[in-house]
Amino acid sequence: MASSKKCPWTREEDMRLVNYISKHGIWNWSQMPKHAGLSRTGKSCRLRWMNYLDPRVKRGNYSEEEDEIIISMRHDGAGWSSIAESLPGRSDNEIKNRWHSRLSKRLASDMVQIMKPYREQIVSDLKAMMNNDDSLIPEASQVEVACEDYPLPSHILNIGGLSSNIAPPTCADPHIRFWRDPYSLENIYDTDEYATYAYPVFGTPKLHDWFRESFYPYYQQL
DNA sequence: AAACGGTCCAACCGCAAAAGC
DNA sequence: CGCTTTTGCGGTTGGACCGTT
Repeated sequence: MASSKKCPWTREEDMRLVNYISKHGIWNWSQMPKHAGLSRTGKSCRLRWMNYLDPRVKRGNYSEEEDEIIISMRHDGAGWSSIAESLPGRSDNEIKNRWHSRLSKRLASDMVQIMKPYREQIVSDLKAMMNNDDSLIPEASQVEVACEDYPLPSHILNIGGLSSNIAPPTCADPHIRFWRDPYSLENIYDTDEYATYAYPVFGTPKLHDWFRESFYPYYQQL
């Protein structure tokens, strides 16, 4: 059991845990598996209970309303657990999965359509921002190596006077996370379906905030 | 029918905060 | 206090499943 491989819970293990908790309640996760006759860690038991076995857990499809709550709270910076508090029956893990598997993609594709009319304005705003504030330009170390996954048209790399030898980060770069964020600039595709012309400023908090503020009102109007 | 690739969910891990001693 | 243990959170990933080639 203690291998690094994933080890799905069996029906028997589930029954042992459910029976134990219904008899004795939850008193100490780390001690419980021993008393319940389970070769699992307390953490594993807790996770299994919270995400699956607890009878309050709601299974099945998400409603539009639930999705909207997730999107809205996520925008406001809420953590998974606090979103879960607003959605009775949904666990933080489940909400996180929902976000990554569906909502972030849906939001991204919505955004492509929504932002298209504002493209010229965004580019000019970006240029103005970058000319006025050097801090928006990332450290060279953040953008060392080109990323084949995100080829960019050459003109993108020249925005705001940036040198054309500034290249996208590798996929291993932690800042790549920025690309997965549906509020990020990656979703403003140009006509070639390549990623954003604003690429060189990826990951800078100030720009990120600015973009969230700029985009979200348009999304709300849908 | 088999191979392949993408998607999604369950379960893992590391880390930090909270609680207990 | 300070150390240890427990709990909770968020990021990540293994693998089942499904559609496509």
